[in-house]
Amino acid sequence: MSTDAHPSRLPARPVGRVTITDVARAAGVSVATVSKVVNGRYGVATATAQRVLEVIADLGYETSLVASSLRRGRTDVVGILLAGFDPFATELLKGISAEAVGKGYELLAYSGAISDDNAVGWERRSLSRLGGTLIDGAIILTPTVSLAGTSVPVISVDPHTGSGGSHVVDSDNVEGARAATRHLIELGHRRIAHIRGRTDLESAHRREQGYRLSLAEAGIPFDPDLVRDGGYRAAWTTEPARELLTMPDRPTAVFAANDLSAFGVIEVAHELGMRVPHDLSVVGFDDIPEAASASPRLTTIAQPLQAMGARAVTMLFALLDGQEAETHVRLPARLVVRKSTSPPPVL
Amino acid sequence: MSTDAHPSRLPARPVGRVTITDVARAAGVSVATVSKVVNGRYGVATATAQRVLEVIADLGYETSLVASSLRRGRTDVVGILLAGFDPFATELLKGISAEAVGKGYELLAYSGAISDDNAVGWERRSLSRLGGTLIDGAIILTPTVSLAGTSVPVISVDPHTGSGGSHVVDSDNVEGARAATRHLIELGHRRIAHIRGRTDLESAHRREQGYRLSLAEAGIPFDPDLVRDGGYRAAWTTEPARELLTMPDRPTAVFAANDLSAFGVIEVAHELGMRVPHDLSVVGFDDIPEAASASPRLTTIAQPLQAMGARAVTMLFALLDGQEAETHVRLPARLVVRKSTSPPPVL
DNA sequence: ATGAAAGCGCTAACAA
DNA sequence: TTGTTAGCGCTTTCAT
Repeated sequence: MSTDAHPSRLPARPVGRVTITDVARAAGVSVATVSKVVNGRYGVATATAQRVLEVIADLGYETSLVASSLRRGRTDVVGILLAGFDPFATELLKGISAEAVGKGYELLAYSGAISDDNAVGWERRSLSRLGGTLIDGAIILTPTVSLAGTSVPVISVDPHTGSGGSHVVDSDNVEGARAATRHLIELGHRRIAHIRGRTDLESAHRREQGYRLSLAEAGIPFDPDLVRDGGYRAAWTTEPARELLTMPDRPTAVFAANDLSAFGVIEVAHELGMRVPHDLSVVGFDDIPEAASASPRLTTIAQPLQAMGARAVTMLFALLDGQEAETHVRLPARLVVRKSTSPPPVL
Repeated sequence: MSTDAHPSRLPARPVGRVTITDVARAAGVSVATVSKVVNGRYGVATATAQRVLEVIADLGYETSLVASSLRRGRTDVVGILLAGFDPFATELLKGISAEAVGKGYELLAYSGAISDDNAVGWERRSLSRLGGTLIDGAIILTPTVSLAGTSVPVISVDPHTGSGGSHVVDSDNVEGARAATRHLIELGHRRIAHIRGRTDLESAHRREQGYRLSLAEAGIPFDPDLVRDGGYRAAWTTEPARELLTMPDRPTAVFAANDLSAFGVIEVAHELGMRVPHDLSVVGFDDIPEAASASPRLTTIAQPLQAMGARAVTMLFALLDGQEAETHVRLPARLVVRKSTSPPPVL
């Protein structure tokens, strides 16, 4: 009801959400008036505003993001669309979050239900479901399809399609892969295998390209038999790694397209009784936090994930602000030498 | 795209979100029919459904989460409410995400705009803004206020208030802190300082309690001068750490209430020309991924963050499913000895 | 200064 | 089998 006997205590609020109607009723005004007070519009008597504010505090009312976003254009919320909260995504999130703090936007990281039938195109779906209503703009992590003609500004981080019409942040995959392979070559390896990433991703191609480039530079002939698909996942790497490590004249080193598949390779190597790096050198890519604590600690290529996230928000905010933003930002990737690489065994 | 001067994009552009009305018009049916098709309701002629489906595919229509959630009760989306995407939160997210996959729910991690005036009570605000409309239930990370009487099921992870009426997942902070302090004592330290966590958080009290307990067990008198507030943040730790390390008869070891403040302590120690662990031993708490790669690698208490996240979702799904769920799940924390602790220097 | 009413995109009764 | 209608909670004209 409108009067509570114990104003200092939490009042008996209506069951469920407190709506603007509840507030209006309790304050004895119309919902329009409450809305004006909440949004600081002019045309409300000070006394009325005062009373409404009290009721709001009393009832613990907060305007519903959903309802207001449906009515308003803006929400001051930016979405980060991702396929799941994996180490790659969470590192990016850290950078995004740190950069976004205090800029007046709220962050909403959204992971649609991933199942087999929406495994591809999740980003379009998520964007359609949220864009234009819930979020003012979006940062999409590793989109696999083109994002042309979206209803809100979009920044793609490490996208499959080159630029795909949207603004892009990525790191220099070719150079990174080249550095990784060169490191192995400089250690003395000649038979260097490569576990590919998801072949539908641009980054996977670029990493393979860097691998080949480095081989060519060292005059090592490319052997297609030493290249397998690992899909950027530890589990999918198991089989190809086993094939690679049990073949005659097996490779002495593996450049895996990302850290997760590098872990997969190391696991298989251990299963087969090999020691890393003594019997097999392994280089990853990404430098997720787990890479530093793995056993052995993983030599890998560090993508500046947090910096990439930070750049992405900066660009998005600029866009939302009606300003220009760079179309493509490419940050350098660098080799981090740890304990999973060493000179090849003397066979 | 030439008129950026006008921020108002009110006019209905032909290019923008595709709504159910667009689909209905294009298919020559009513919006109700489209809705039925989209939601697989009975009572639509096969031919009509076919045509509508085609138009939907053509236009790339997806139902708006916002609009449908406003109308429907359920959204099949669970919210993870957090103050920011810090290492603690992202580890939990990994566990949550891994456990939630394939369960038919979508995940929405929400970080409200953090500013000074809403620094406290953000969780209530976020919950009010999203609950009852956008999300079916919520997992709240480190809530600092009581969450009684919410409109949706809530699981609190590592909350300030004991149980606060809601379901809780946390780790054994007392035992963890006790193990940390005991480790230092066993190494031979006697003057062991403690950097407190945020004193408004339950976990901070429990960690101090474990510290005192361990001291008492070893017969070491408690010295209030050796306890300072660090607020769980590296920056806030700088001053108290400096005081501690420059005092006469300085401590030879510090048990910091979390890894972030342990880093703060180490930084100050380095500034003062001390080597860790040679001149000063430091133990943290949490075992965020950064702890393993820090220099020196940090001895700390590992909270099973991912497992905690996984348990939280499991409990929430049970609740949403109308089942019972444990009221309080407490997971064990364990000591991880790395390189930031050693016997005290011989003074 | 205030409130009535329209409508954002959608779903669910109910009619036709 | 279809369309009409009435809201979900909110903001925003436009009257009063």
